Amino acid sequence: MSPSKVQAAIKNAENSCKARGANLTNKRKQVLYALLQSDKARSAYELVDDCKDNFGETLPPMSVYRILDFLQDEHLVHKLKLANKYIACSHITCDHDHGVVQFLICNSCQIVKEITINKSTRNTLQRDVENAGFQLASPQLEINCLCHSCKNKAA
Amino acid sequence: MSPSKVQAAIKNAENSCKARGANLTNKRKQVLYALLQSDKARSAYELVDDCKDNFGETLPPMSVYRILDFLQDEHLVHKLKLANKYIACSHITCDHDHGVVQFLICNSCQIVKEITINKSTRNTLQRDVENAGFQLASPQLEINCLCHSCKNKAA
DNA sequence: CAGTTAATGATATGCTGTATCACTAGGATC
DNA sequence: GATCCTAGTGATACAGCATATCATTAACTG
Repeated sequence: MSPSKVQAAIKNAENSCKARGANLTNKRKQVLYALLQSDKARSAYELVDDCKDNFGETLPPMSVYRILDFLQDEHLVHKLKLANKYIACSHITCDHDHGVVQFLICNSCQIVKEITINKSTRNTLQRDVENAGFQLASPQLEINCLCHSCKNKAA
Repeated sequence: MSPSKVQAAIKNAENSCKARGANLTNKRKQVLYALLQSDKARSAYELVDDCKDNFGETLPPMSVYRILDFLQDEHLVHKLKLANKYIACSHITCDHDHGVVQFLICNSCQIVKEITINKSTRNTLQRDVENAGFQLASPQLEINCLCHSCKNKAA
């Protein structure tokens, strides 16, 4: 993502936190920055390194986890449970509707791709889940996949 | 599952291993037994305890992981990546087709429910994934949910 | 300035999983 | 029967992700 877009996203995030009575502190901004600036999902410990590299800030891992919790509460960051990694929510850089975004996560190299799926497919699935007495934890599914290049390597 | 069904499933598993030139040893049977006999997904370390409780067998965790790898290779066991737990494959206790089974996993209490979803929903999803250059890692999706009782507790 | 809350630091520890090397048992071959 | 090989298992160490707990610092409020 371009630097100016990152800055704009952080500015937006700051405003939305303020509107909710939350405080996007410097260190929280640094973590968010690292996530926005990365094109891949990052682990908490990778974010520790990122903050060190980008800002000379040596955050203890515990703090990064707390910050990630905060950012998730503020709907700025999403945790990919299949990969144990974190990504900046796509909506914070862009206001228009992209449809129903789902995550494809490669089992082998853990690259993450976001795709949009048919709304009715998504709704049908949701209905099936609700009929079973469950509810979806997140509007986004994490789908366990093999990416194109890993598929070829395996063959 | 009833004890007789568990025994039958183990017998079937033994035969299918033999047919593939693999060896379902005693310890492998014990781990499989623990999984079949459990109504919930089990972690590797829980299986260590199960084997201790059921057979007085103190398996080192390393061995359980190896045994789980073996059982997965033999398609007897499935790993739920969202929960980091393992379950016996449902097909080994029952031959008839249950349709397209998907796993709903509660984020909070990690109970697992298997549901069948509409085949066309499933096919549409698969096509979307493949259009993105990925392929599904497993015919079963793991879907991150909140179960009914945890949903109520949260409220 | 005192008191309170929010934010962060420091330390220890737990759980899941892998890497590595050693040992054992059982079967094949001679 | 001695030797060799392999499959299975044991033992130990460690890596990565995450949480629990208590201490400390910063910021806000009266």
